[in-house]
Amino acid sequence: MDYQFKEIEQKWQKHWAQNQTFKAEKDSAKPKFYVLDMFPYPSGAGLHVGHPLGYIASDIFSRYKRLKGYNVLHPMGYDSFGLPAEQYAIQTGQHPALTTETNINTYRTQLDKIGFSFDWSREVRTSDPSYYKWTQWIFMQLFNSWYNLETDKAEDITTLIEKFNAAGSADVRAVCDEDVKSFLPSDWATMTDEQKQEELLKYRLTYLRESTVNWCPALGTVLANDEVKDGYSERGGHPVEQKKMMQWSMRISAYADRLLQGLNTIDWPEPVKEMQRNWIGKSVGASVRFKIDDLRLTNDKEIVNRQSSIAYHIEVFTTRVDTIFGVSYLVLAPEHELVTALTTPEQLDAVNAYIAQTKKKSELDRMADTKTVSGAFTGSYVVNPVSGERVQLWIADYVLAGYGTGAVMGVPSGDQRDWLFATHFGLPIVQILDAQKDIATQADPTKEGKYINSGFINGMNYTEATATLNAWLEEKNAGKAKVNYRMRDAIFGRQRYWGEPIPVYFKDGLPYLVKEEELPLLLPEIDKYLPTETGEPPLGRAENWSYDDQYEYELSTMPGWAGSSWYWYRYMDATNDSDFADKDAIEYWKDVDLYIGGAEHATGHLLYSRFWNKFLKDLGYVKEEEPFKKLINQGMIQGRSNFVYRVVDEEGRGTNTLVSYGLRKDYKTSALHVDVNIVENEVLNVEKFKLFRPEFANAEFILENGKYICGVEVEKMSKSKFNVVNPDVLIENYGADTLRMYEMFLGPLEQSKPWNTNGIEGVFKFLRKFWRLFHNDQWVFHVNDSVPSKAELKALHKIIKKVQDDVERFSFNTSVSSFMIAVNELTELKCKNRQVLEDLVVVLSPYAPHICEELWSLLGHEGGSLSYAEYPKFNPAYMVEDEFSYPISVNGKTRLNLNLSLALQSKEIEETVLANEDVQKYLEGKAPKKVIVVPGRIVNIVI
RNA sequence: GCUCAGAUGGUGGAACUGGUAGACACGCAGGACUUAAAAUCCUGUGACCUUAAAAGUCGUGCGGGUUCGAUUCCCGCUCUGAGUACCA
Repeated sequence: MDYQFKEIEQKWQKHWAQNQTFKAEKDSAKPKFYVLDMFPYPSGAGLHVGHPLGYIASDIFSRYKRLKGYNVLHPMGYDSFGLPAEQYAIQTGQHPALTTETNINTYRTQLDKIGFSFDWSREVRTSDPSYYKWTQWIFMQLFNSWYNLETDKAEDITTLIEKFNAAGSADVRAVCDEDVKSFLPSDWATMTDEQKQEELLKYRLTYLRESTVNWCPALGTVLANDEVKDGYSERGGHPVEQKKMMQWSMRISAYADRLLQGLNTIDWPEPVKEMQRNWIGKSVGASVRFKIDDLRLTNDKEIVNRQSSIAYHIEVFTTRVDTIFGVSYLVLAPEHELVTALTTPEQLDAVNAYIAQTKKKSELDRMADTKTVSGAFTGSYVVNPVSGERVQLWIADYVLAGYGTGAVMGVPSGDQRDWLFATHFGLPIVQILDAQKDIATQADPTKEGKYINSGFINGMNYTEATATLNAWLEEKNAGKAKVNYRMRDAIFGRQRYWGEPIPVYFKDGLPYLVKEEELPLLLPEIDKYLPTETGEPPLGRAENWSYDDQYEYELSTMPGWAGSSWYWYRYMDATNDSDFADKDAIEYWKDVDLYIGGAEHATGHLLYSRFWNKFLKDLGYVKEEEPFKKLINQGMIQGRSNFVYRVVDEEGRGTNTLVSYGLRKDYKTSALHVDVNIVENEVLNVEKFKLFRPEFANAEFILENGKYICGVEVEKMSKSKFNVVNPDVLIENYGADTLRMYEMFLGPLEQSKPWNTNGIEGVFKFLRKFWRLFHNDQWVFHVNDSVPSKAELKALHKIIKKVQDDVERFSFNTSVSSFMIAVNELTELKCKNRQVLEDLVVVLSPYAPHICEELWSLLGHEGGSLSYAEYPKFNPAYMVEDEFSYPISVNGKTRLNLNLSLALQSKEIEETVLANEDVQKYLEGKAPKKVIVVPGRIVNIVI
């Protein structure tokens, strides 16, 4: 029988499903291995060929590890809360749960056809109440926790209350809001419950606070920083503006340093680690307080009221405290709260005009326009704490209200931006290091040399000066060494319907958790999915949406990343009803050994997951500090569009003539997208094209060499560009095994590349050759029990070693090539040997599981599945050759090859080579200066 | 601007610690089998020069360097892609 891939694949997919072949159990006898894919959002469009790339790689790895004797956990599920289903619901009124269900079924059908070895008994869906019950539960744990800097971990809020009872706020060192109160134990005791709750909220790891958020009016919701790209929403590309709102936030900043340090312990691609480092944005420096001079000019009452304990000062953050003697001005962000109070009457008009101008500029313009120097003098002065010098206080939009303290010191000699500002506004430029050069023309940020014009640090170097200043400032209560992070707390609420309800209700304006036994707090049914007329989130439409029939529930839902920040633990024990996962299961599976997914999640999902993991570890629920030991980013598969060229007339109207790619220069043409599925090797199938675009049914085709050649361009894969390649179609034509191997053959897993179906025939041909290897001329299955020849064993063991090495370093494309070589060699040798072919089947099975299972069963292994076989051992004995053909180079140029015994030592090789007649000819009678012999590699003679 | 990744035939790509560059596949050209098609098989295929054949020269983005020997290591540059951006 010829290679009947359809029957074979259906047969074995059914077999695996019925026998639950890939169901993983806790099994302490075997070492565990956890292979995880980033689970998909089930979109309506279904899978295209780019989606399964990572899944195929992880599946090959999983099957390989099973053969190697590991107990492999390889699950799959769906990140099924999300915006598209809700948008669809708004348009059509269809409940997102229905859309999601339909899409999941499509995904499942498509995934099943590829023959993955997923353990579907552990499937999770983030929108399923039995799942989001535990997402809500984790939210509650976060609400009930605070971050204790003494122990450097999260603790239950009760330990904080104990501290308040015992000693008040005095010796509490916590990551908390800036406006926490100082109080004595006696004060705490006399507070009302409401006052206590209000105060505790400032410490909780998830908290409610008024903050500036990214508001997207088109989507009617707030977005996290990582969901905004260049001032537009990542999903949909709608403009985003800044807005103050009461919002749920997660105190991820508490974990900033641990998230940074943890990166050094995990095997992740360097670019992803780098992105996370930049996102966290740690800068080590100092905060310094500049006293406001001459308060008569200001409305000092206002200052006192707003900044009770630090009035009369402006605090700046700097990474170069050593340059402080070079400060010639101070700048506030235009939004800084002290600006109004510190503006003198004379400067009021200028400052107001500047603020108005800043407001008019959109966030985008402000980011794009980095060249123009602008600012306004407030009329006030501040005093440099180290020199006592009086310097001007300005406002400028290059200072961001959201970073540091919203105020910076200007050191023109050391910072180019400050230099430009000072030059533009005629402020002094003071040299502070003797090594600074050319400061009349530009700033010199060097840290070399000794300080000059710098008071008590004159003559010191950078390290000494920094230490001295930090100590001095601290002693004088004018500042201190400080570490600043760019990363902000993560906004946690979304004004959407299709997400996890936040398990909170409000009493007297303060949030309280529902009881744990009341989880899950089910998403209520509503009639429409739009915000209410009064601008409340969709949940405002729900009837009786209140706790105890009197306290209103929170109306926003959780963001998309909530459900995906812990899902790998749910797979460990997916159906548990009393815990998010059983303690023993977590103890056994521990963490993810290999995680495969796209790099686009670098600062979103992958950071939030690490955060929640560390939090769960602090509370003792999980074992490992980091969730994903090794990460591989599969490359993006781009679309590859084909074009036909329509001749246009003088007025630019399209004619009924299409010209082939190579001849289009002779005409005036316009390019039209053409469905890539009717183009093969850039040759258009004209008949199919006429069906695809009936308006060209009678068109004239100008051909070259009898063919219509299409143009090519790389674009995003999308329906409108007719460049979507559906895996189902390829499976229909070539089978899943061919698709799997071709996706791997296309190139290195981690490299982005356009999809191109052109080479798939080669892989299909290979599988047919492989199939034929087991058959005679009449297509009858035929193997024999002869003694394998040395050549056969060599071909086999070469591929055993190669595939093993390749899989371990995730180089799947090179092993596909090696399989082709091995099969060609064995075909040439007319190998029908059972022993050799059996091992070959096992080695190939992770890549092409269906055909291998079929052959395995034809080889007489009834009932069992290949998955429980052992990976064949590589035996170097078969690889050893008696002779090696040494390339002989003279002065680096290869001249000839000589067969020499591998047993020879370097010295003997040298003697034999030099004695050779042909070699002598190339030496032209000269004596060799030097002979380099690398045994088993090369001989190079230098003359 | 900064950070990271990359650049190899007509195409996708290979070359693992510096050791015969272009494996493997696609495409193309020619041939065998066939009434024909499909399928299969064989031969050739980096460029240049030359030939009956052989041999030779150049060649891994560009310019240098280290080395007996560099796609691989070092320095400088160009281009492409990704991320990030007045971050003090």
